[in-house]
Formats: sequence, C-alpha cells, structure tokens
Amino acid sequence: MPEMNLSSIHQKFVIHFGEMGARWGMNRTVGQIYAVLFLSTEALCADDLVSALGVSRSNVSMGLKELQAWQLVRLQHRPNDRREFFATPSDLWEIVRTLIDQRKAREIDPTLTLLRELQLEPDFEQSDEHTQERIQQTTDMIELFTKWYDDMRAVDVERLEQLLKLGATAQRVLDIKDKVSKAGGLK
Amino acid sequence: MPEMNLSSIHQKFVIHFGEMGARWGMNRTVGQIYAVLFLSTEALCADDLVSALGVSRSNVSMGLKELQAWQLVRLQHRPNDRREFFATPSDLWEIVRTLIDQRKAREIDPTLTLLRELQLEPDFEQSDEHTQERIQQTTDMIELFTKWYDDMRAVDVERLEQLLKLGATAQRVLDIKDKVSKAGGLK
DNA sequence: CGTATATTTCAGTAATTACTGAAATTACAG
DNA sequence: CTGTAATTTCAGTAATTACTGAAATATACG
Repeated sequence: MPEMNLSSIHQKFVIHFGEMGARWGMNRTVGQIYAVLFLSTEALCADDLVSALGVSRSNVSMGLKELQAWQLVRLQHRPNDRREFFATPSDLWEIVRTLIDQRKAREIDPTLTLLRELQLEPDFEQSDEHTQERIQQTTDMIELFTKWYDDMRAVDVERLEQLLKLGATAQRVLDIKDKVSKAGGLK
Repeated sequence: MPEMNLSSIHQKFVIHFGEMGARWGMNRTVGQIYAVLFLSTEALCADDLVSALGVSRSNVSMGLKELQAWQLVRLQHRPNDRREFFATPSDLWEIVRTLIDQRKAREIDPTLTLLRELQLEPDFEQSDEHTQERIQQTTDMIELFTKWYDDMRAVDVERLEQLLKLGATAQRVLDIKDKVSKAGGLK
C-alpha cells in the first residue's frame, strides 16, 4: 500500500473499512474508496482516489462503478471541468438505508422467492414433515423481518431514533395490555 | 457436484444456501453443510455429509469445525458409536440470534473499538471538523443499534414477535405522547 | 499396549477473485 | 471534424481462498 498521504486517523479508518468491505460482499478497494469519500470534506475525482490509495486508475474506475451500482455514491460535476467527482450522502441514515435495501434486494428477496417456489413444487407435500416445517419457519421469519423493516423504513429519522431508543421499553405497553386483558377478561 | 442423493427440494435449498453462505463470510461448502443439517430430521455424521454433498472428507471436517466456531451446530453422540453427529438447533430464533451475535462480535464490536480509539488519539482534535463529525456519527449509530439489539435479545421470543409485528404501529404511542405534551404544555 | 476406526492437519493444487497496464471508447472544446 | 483529456474495458497476471488426498493424530475397545 504505497502512496497514502492521509492522516493517521484517515489511514486507520480506511484500512479498517477496507477489511470490512471485503466481508460485506464488496472487495477491499471498494471499501477503501468508500471510506475515503466518507471522510472527505469535498467530492473527489478518480485520480484523487488513486493517489490516496495507491491503486491503479482502472481499479478505482471499477470500484466506483460498483459503488454506483450499490447506489452508495453521488456523482457531481464542476463548471469548466469534465472530470467526474464523487461523494457519499451526507446523511448517514440514508447510507445505512441504502446498504440494507441493497442487501435485501440481493440476498433476502431472492431467498424468499426460492422458499415460496419450493412450497409450490409438487414434491413439497411429499417431503417429510420436518423439511416442510423448516421451510415454513424460515419463510415466516424472513417475512416478519422484512415487513418490520418496510414499516420502519417509512418512519422519519427522528421518530426512528426514538423508537430504537425505546427498545425493550416498548414491551411495557404489551405487558400492560396483557394485564388488562387478563384482569378484565377482554379478549 | 456429483453424488447428491437429496430430493429436488433439498437440492435447491442446499445450493441456494451454499451461495448465500459464500456471501456471509463462510464458504459455499460450509453453507451447504449447514443447509443439509438444517433440513435433516436427525443428526448426521461427517460421512453422511460427504455422500450428500460429494465433497472430500477433509473439506467436511473443516466445514464442521468452522460451524462449531460459529456455534451454529450441536455435537451429539450415540451409544456404541464413536462417530460424532451434528445437528442444528431446532429453534430458528436461536439460530438467528447466534448468527447476529457472531457477526456482531466479529465485525461490529471491533469497528466500535476502532472508532473509540480514533477519538482518543491526539490527532483526532486536529483533524478537520467533517472527519470528527463522521466518526462521531458512525459511533453513535452503531451504539444505537447495538443497545437496541441488546435490549431485544433479552426479550422472550413470543414478545419479540409481537413487538416486530407492531412495527411502526408502536409509533402511535409516540404520536400520542407528542400531542399530549404539546396540548398540555408538559415538557 | 495393539489395532481398528474416526477425525484432523497440512502441503500441494485447483478455482476464484482482485488488480494492472495497455488499448479502446467516450466526451467535449476548439 | 480534430485533438486532448477522462473514463472504461479487458486480457493477462497476481493474490487469495477453497479443496483434496495422504499422512498424522486421536479415540476407544479388546
């Protein structure tokens, strides 16, 4: 990793998110590009990234393309300059939402599709009870999570933070409901 | 992929979770082993997996070792049989919790550690405001999520399902609180 | 102990994925 | 159009990761 005129802080951050990127279905370079953009005050062009990371121009080009496919970077232009500049959304919540949306689209949705297809196959009814149950359980759980996420996705950020901070406290509402219905005999 | 005397349903399921496993920081074989165990009525020994998947004995051995490191499989013994038998927990919620716990421990916790370290570095105060803000935002968000998860982890499954089904409906509680405090002037 | 069976280790190899440099393409100013 | 700068493509190669078979190790039973 030659040629990294980034501060010590930036370097550590970039290296870490490079490793993390690799575990998240991108590769190291893609993660590093994103980290540099994420910390950068202004939008950067491809050559800025080349000199920040010391990787080839073509590697940066491919990395940026992938980040665009993930919808994780914004493209910008400057007057009298035909280079393209890239930036990350300033709102971290937006970034997280995009990440979840993308992974959902690439992993969860196809899985759900498969599970539903399996249940429609003629063989399904013939397969042993345990298999049927497992497939059903998995389908139900994914549906539970995705519906919850769809719900949450619609809530505005401030509200969402409140809800998350409530956490298990929200459970108290259910506790009370339980007690009331038991005591009062309400269904 | 020779030697797969699994039903069509099992095959499709196994192949899919093999691919998914690869995106989830395990490899294809590990994902496939897990899928076979997940659908199996009874615990299986290594050679069962060899013949189900048509991979080498040593590959299965390594895969099982990795699954044990992830705490995703249970080891069982049968009387008068010194082979080891493997099974997945019967409770899907337990599996999901383990998966999240493990990924948290491998990815989130180290990230949080790094972010906190960066904030303690002498250089941190010197770095530009945007960088400081980004690192702070990220720390805060991860802490928000992990605290929420810790909360939820303690709740029993039935309750958890209720809460997730509530979803954004829980927001109404906050809405009402808002209206009351506005109307009544409560702080 | 000795032997039979189960499991793990690991060096070598296969397969996959990432990266580079050169060539091709695109974009646009003159 | 023509020329120049920016970007992309892609074949070749490097690096990484996955897998195998053979050897080593562990386990349990007589």
